[in-house]
Amino acid sequence: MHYWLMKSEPDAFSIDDLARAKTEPWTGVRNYQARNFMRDGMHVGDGVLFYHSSCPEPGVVGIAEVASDAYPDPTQFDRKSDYYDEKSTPENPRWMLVDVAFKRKLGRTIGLDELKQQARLEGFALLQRGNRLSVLPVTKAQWSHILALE
DNA sequence: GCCAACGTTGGC
DNA sequence: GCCAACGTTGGC
Repeated sequence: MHYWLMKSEPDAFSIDDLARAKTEPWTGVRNYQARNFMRDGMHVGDGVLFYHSSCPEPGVVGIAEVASDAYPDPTQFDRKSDYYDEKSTPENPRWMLVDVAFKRKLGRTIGLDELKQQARLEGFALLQRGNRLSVLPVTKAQWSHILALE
């Protein structure tokens, strides 16, 4: 069992959207490190902190769960998609994704500013300088500490 | 809208 | 293989 944080812009796909969808393929990740976490690190049942980014109140807003093993992101083959990648082929797909299932919405947003104030979250990948990864690992200790703030 | 950070691209 | 240019992310 491992833990992760996945970012989404709420204008594009929010925790409420996930609550309605119940399960969603996490399309559009086009960063190799993030892809590798999904492809090599994630397993069904892993915990996911759902994070809202690029919005008035960035922070952790809910809990989700990895719901599939990694498989090729279909949008990379779709010429009409913003995520189309002409260099990727079905025989040798470049981009992978997992399905993410809704677990619950937090009672409140645990804001980025609040996370930054937590001495025990020193070293947390989300808080590292210049970090832009949209999928990143969370330790069990970090997971417990963050959720205890709720 | 600004800008720092940083990944990717492409010329050489 | 270097590195400048460029594009994107994401907080503010």
